Amino acid sequence: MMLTALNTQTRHGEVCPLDTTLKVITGKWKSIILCRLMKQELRYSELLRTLPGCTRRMLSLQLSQLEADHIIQKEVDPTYTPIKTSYHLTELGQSLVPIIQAMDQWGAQYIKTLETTTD
Amino acid sequence: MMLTALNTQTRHGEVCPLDTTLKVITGKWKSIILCRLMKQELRYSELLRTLPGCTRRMLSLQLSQLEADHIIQKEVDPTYTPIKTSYHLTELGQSLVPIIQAMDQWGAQYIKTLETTTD
DNA sequence: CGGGATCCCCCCAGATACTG
DNA sequence: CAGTATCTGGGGGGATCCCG
Repeated sequence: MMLTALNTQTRHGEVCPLDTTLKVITGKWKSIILCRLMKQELRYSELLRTLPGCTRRMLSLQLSQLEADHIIQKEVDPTYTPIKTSYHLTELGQSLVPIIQAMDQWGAQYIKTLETTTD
Repeated sequence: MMLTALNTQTRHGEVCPLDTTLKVITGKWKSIILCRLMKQELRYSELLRTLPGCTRRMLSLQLSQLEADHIIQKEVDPTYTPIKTSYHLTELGQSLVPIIQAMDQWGAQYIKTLETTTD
Protein backbone atom coordinates (compact mmCIF):
# COMPACT_ATOMS: atom_id res chain seq x y z
CA MET A 1 0.00 0.00 0.00
CA MET A 2 1.13 3.53 -0.80
CA LEU A 3 2.17 5.76 2.06
CA THR A 4 -0.18 8.35 0.68
CA ALA A 5 -1.83 9.19 -2.58
CA LEU A 6 0.48 10.77 -5.11
CA ASN A 7 -0.05 14.44 -5.62
CA THR A 8 1.27 15.02 -9.10
CA GLN A 9 0.38 17.73 -11.53
CA THR A 10 -0.85 16.90 -15.01
CA ARG A 11 -1.00 18.70 -18.35
CA HIS A 12 -3.64 17.51 -20.80
CA GLY A 13 -3.86 14.20 -19.05
CA GLU A 14 -0.19 13.48 -18.65
CA VAL A 15 1.91 13.71 -15.51
CA CYS A 16 4.13 16.80 -15.67
CA PRO A 17 7.27 16.57 -13.50
CA LEU A 18 7.99 20.29 -13.76
CA ASP A 19 4.53 21.27 -12.59
CA THR A 20 4.74 18.68 -9.85
CA THR A 21 7.91 20.32 -8.55
CA LEU A 22 6.38 23.76 -8.79
CA LYS A 23 3.29 22.66 -6.93
CA VAL A 24 5.43 21.27 -4.11
CA ILE A 25 7.35 24.49 -3.52
CA THR A 26 4.74 27.07 -4.51
CA GLY A 27 2.66 28.47 -1.70
CA LYS A 28 2.56 31.70 0.20
CA TRP A 29 4.98 30.53 2.92
CA LYS A 30 6.47 27.30 1.66
CA SER A 31 9.69 28.69 0.24
CA ILE A 32 10.61 30.54 3.39
CA ILE A 33 9.59 27.61 5.58
CA LEU A 34 11.95 25.42 3.55
CA CYS A 35 14.71 28.01 3.94
CA ARG A 36 14.26 27.93 7.71
CA LEU A 37 14.20 24.14 7.92
CA MET A 38 17.23 23.83 5.65
CA LYS A 39 19.30 25.24 8.47
CA GLN A 40 17.75 23.47 11.42
CA GLU A 41 14.83 21.59 12.81
CA LEU A 42 12.27 23.96 14.28
CA ARG A 43 9.17 23.88 16.43
CA TYR A 44 5.82 25.22 15.29
CA SER A 45 6.05 28.30 17.48
CA GLU A 46 9.67 28.92 16.50
CA LEU A 47 8.71 28.87 12.83
CA LEU A 48 5.81 31.19 13.51
CA ARG A 49 8.10 33.69 15.22
CA THR A 50 10.52 33.78 12.30
CA LEU A 51 7.67 34.31 9.83
CA PRO A 52 6.31 37.81 10.44
CA GLY A 53 2.86 38.16 8.93
CA CYS A 54 2.15 34.46 8.77
CA THR A 55 -0.96 33.44 10.66
CA ARG A 56 -1.19 30.18 12.60
CA ARG A 57 -3.83 28.99 10.19
CA MET A 58 -1.56 29.54 7.19
CA LEU A 59 1.45 28.02 8.92
CA SER A 60 -0.57 24.90 9.70
CA LEU A 61 -1.86 24.69 6.14
CA GLN A 62 1.54 25.11 4.53
CA LEU A 63 3.19 22.66 6.94
CA SER A 64 0.49 20.04 6.41
CA GLN A 65 0.86 20.33 2.63
CA LEU A 66 4.62 20.02 2.81
CA GLU A 67 4.22 17.02 5.07
CA ALA A 68 1.62 15.41 2.79
CA ASP A 69 4.09 15.87 -0.07
CA HIS A 70 6.80 14.14 2.00
CA ILE A 71 9.05 17.20 1.97
CA ILE A 72 9.05 17.73 5.71
CA GLN A 73 8.36 15.47 8.64
CA LYS A 74 6.54 16.28 11.82
CA GLU A 75 7.71 14.91 15.13
CA VAL A 76 5.57 14.98 18.25
CA ASP A 77 7.27 14.58 21.57
CA PRO A 78 4.75 13.09 24.01
CA THR A 79 6.98 13.53 27.03
CA TYR A 80 6.52 17.26 26.88
CA THR A 81 3.50 18.97 28.19
CA PRO A 82 1.37 20.67 27.08
CA ILE A 83 2.82 19.53 23.75
CA LYS A 84 5.92 19.80 21.60
CA THR A 85 6.07 19.34 17.87
CA SER A 86 9.01 19.88 15.60
CA TYR A 87 9.52 19.85 11.87
CA HIS A 88 12.52 18.84 9.79
CA LEU A 89 13.25 18.11 6.15
CA THR A 90 12.89 14.56 4.90
CA GLU A 91 15.44 13.06 2.52
CA LEU A 92 13.23 14.18 -0.33
CA GLY A 93 13.17 17.64 1.17
CA GLN A 94 16.96 17.62 1.45
CA SER A 95 17.21 16.72 -2.23
CA LEU A 96 15.31 19.91 -2.98
CA VAL A 97 17.91 22.12 -1.33
CA PRO A 98 20.23 22.47 -4.37
CA ILE A 99 17.30 23.60 -6.51
CA ILE A 100 16.23 26.14 -3.94
CA GLN A 101 19.78 27.44 -3.74
CA ALA A 102 19.99 27.63 -7.53
CA MET A 103 16.73 29.59 -7.63
CA ASP A 104 17.99 31.93 -4.94
CA GLN A 105 21.21 32.56 -6.86
CA TRP A 106 19.36 33.05 -10.13
CA GLY A 107 17.03 35.53 -8.44
CA ALA A 108 19.96 37.50 -7.05
CA GLN A 109 21.59 37.68 -10.48
CA TYR A 110 18.25 38.54 -12.07
CA ILE A 111 17.70 41.46 -9.71
CA LYS A 112 21.25 42.65 -10.25
CA THR A 113 20.89 42.47 -14.02
CA LEU A 114 17.66 44.43 -14.07
CA GLU A 115 19.01 46.99 -11.64
CA THR A 116 21.98 47.76 -13.85
CA THR A 117 20.15 47.66 -17.15
CA THR A 118 19.60 51.22 -18.24
CA ASP A 119 18.50 52.80 -21.48
CA MET B 1 16.50 55.37 -16.93
CA MET B 2 15.36 51.86 -16.09
CA LEU B 3 13.84 49.78 -18.84
CA THR B 4 10.96 49.04 -16.51
CA ALA B 5 10.24 49.02 -12.84
CA LEU B 6 11.75 46.11 -10.98
CA ASN B 7 9.27 43.47 -9.96
CA THR B 8 10.94 41.84 -7.01
CA GLN B 9 9.39 39.98 -4.13
CA THR B 10 10.06 40.97 -0.56
CA ARG B 11 9.91 39.28 2.83
CA HIS B 12 9.40 41.53 5.83
CA GLY B 13 10.68 44.50 3.90
CA GLU B 14 13.73 42.90 2.32
CA VAL B 15 14.18 41.78 -1.26
CA CYS B 16 14.01 37.99 -1.46
CA PRO B 17 15.79 36.51 -4.48
CA LEU B 18 14.16 33.10 -4.06
CA ASP B 19 10.67 34.54 -4.01
CA THR B 20 11.54 36.75 -6.94
CA THR B 21 12.48 33.69 -8.96
CA LEU B 22 9.36 31.85 -7.90
CA LYS B 23 7.18 34.79 -8.84
CA VAL B 24 8.72 34.90 -12.30
CA ILE B 25 8.00 31.26 -13.10
CA THR B 26 4.83 30.70 -11.10
CA GLY B 27 1.58 31.15 -12.97
CA LYS B 28 -1.00 28.83 -14.36
CA TRP B 29 0.61 28.57 -17.81
CA LYS B 30 4.06 30.11 -17.42
CA SER B 31 6.05 26.93 -16.93
CA ILE B 32 4.63 25.24 -19.99
CA ILE B 33 4.98 28.39 -22.06
CA LEU B 34 8.65 28.49 -21.10
CA CYS B 35 9.01 24.82 -22.04
CA ARG B 36 7.56 25.55 -25.47
CA LEU B 37 9.74 28.59 -26.05
CA MET B 38 12.86 26.77 -24.86
CA LYS B 39 12.68 24.69 -28.01
CA GLN B 40 11.70 27.34 -30.53
CA GLU B 41 10.25 30.74 -31.16
CA LEU B 42 6.47 30.55 -31.52
CA ARG B 43 3.58 32.69 -32.62
CA TYR B 44 0.64 33.53 -30.39
CA SER B 45 -1.71 31.17 -32.20
CA GLU B 46 0.89 28.43 -32.28
CA LEU B 47 1.32 28.68 -28.53
CA LEU B 48 -2.42 28.66 -28.07
CA ARG B 49 -2.76 25.49 -30.10
CA THR B 50 -0.12 23.65 -28.07
CA LEU B 51 -1.78 24.68 -24.78
CA PRO B 52 -5.08 22.81 -24.57
CA GLY B 53 -7.38 24.45 -22.07
CA CYS B 54 -5.61 27.79 -22.10
CA THR B 55 -7.88 30.67 -23.03
CA ARG B 56 -6.70 33.58 -25.16
CA ARG B 57 -7.20 35.85 -22.18
CA MET B 58 -4.93 33.74 -19.99
CA LEU B 59 -2.33 33.33 -22.69
CA SER B 60 -2.20 37.09 -23.14
CA LEU B 61 -1.91 37.67 -19.42
CA GLN B 62 0.85 35.12 -18.90
CA LEU B 63 2.79 36.32 -21.94
CA SER B 64 2.54 39.96 -20.88
CA GLN B 65 3.80 39.12 -17.40
CA LEU B 66 6.72 37.11 -18.74
CA GLU B 67 7.53 39.96 -21.08
CA ALA B 68 7.28 42.55 -18.29
CA ASP B 69 9.72 40.42 -16.30
CA HIS B 70 12.12 40.35 -19.28
CA ILE B 71 11.94 36.58 -19.61
CA ILE B 72 10.48 36.55 -23.09
CA GLN B 73 10.44 39.05 -25.91
CA LYS B 74 7.62 39.83 -28.28
CA GLU B 75 8.31 40.56 -31.91
CA VAL B 76 5.73 42.10 -34.20
CA ASP B 77 6.24 41.74 -37.92
CA PRO B 78 4.52 44.67 -39.65
CA THR B 79 5.01 43.31 -43.15
CA TYR B 80 2.50 40.57 -42.47
CA THR B 81 -1.18 41.13 -42.67
CA PRO B 82 -3.42 40.92 -40.79
CA ILE B 83 -0.65 40.69 -38.20
CA LYS B 84 2.12 38.42 -37.01
CA THR B 85 3.61 38.30 -33.56
CA SER B 86 6.13 35.88 -32.22
CA TYR B 87 7.66 35.22 -28.84
CA HIS B 88 11.11 34.02 -27.89
CA LEU B 89 13.21 33.75 -24.76
CA THR B 90 15.47 36.66 -23.84
CA GLU B 91 18.96 36.06 -22.54
CA LEU B 92 17.56 36.20 -19.04
CA GLY B 93 14.97 33.67 -20.08
CA GLN B 94 17.68 31.42 -21.48
CA SER B 95 19.53 31.60 -18.19
CA LEU B 96 16.46 30.14 -16.55
CA VAL B 97 16.53 26.99 -18.67
CA PRO B 98 18.96 25.00 -16.48
CA ILE B 99 16.79 25.64 -13.45
CA ILE B 100 13.67 24.55 -15.27
CA GLN B 101 15.44 21.40 -16.40
CA ALA B 102 16.64 20.73 -12.87
CA MET B 103 13.11 21.13 -11.57
CA ASP B 104 11.79 18.81 -14.26
CA GLN B 105 14.35 16.18 -13.36
CA TRP B 106 13.72 16.55 -9.65
CA GLY B 107 9.98 16.17 -10.28
CA ALA B 108 10.53 13.00 -12.26
CA GLN B 109 12.67 11.50 -9.52
CA TYR B 110 10.18 12.66 -6.89
CA ILE B 111 7.29 10.94 -8.64
CA LYS B 112 9.35 7.81 -9.10
CA THR B 113 10.35 7.76 -5.45
CA LEU B 114 6.81 8.16 -4.19
CA GLU B 115 5.48 5.58 -6.63
CA THR B 116 7.88 2.94 -5.38
CA THR B 117 7.60 3.80 -1.70
CA THR B 118 5.34 1.21 -0.15
CA ASP B 119 4.55 0.27 3.39
C1' DC C 1 1.35 24.72 22.84
C1' DG C 2 -0.32 23.52 18.51
C1' DG C 3 -3.59 23.42 16.12
C1' DG C 4 -8.93 23.03 13.85
C1' DA C 5 -13.69 25.17 12.59
C1' DT C 6 -16.23 28.89 10.84
C1' DC C 7 -17.28 33.17 8.57
C1' DC C 8 -16.34 36.29 5.12
C1' DC C 9 -14.07 39.08 1.61
C1' DC C 10 -11.39 39.75 -2.39
C1' DC C 11 -9.01 38.39 -6.38
C1' DC C 12 -8.08 34.98 -10.06
C1' DA C 13 -9.61 33.07 -13.95
C1' DG C 14 -13.52 31.19 -17.06
C1' DA C 15 -17.14 32.62 -20.41
C1' DT C 16 -18.53 35.61 -23.69
C1' DA C 17 -18.46 39.42 -26.74
C1' DC C 18 -16.01 43.00 -29.18
C1' DT C 19 -11.92 45.12 -32.10
C1' DG C 20 -7.80 47.00 -35.06
C1' DC D 1 -4.63 37.19 -36.34
C1' DA D 2 -3.89 38.76 -31.88
C1' DG D 3 -5.56 40.46 -28.66
C1' DT D 4 -9.00 43.66 -24.97
C1' DA D 5 -13.44 44.54 -22.10
C1' DT D 6 -16.89 43.12 -19.07
C1' DC D 7 -19.30 40.12 -16.06
C1' DT D 8 -19.37 36.48 -12.82
C1' DG D 9 -18.31 32.53 -9.50
C1' DG D 10 -15.23 29.83 -6.71
C1' DG D 11 -11.39 29.43 -3.95
C1' DG D 12 -7.46 31.29 -1.20
C1' DG D 13 -6.51 33.44 2.81
C1' DG D 14 -7.45 36.88 6.88
C1' DA D 15 -9.93 37.36 11.38
C1' DT D 16 -11.86 35.27 15.03
C1' DC D 17 -13.13 31.70 18.18
C1' DC D 18 -12.73 27.04 20.08
C1' DC D 19 -10.19 22.76 21.77
C1' DG D 20 -7.11 18.70 23.69
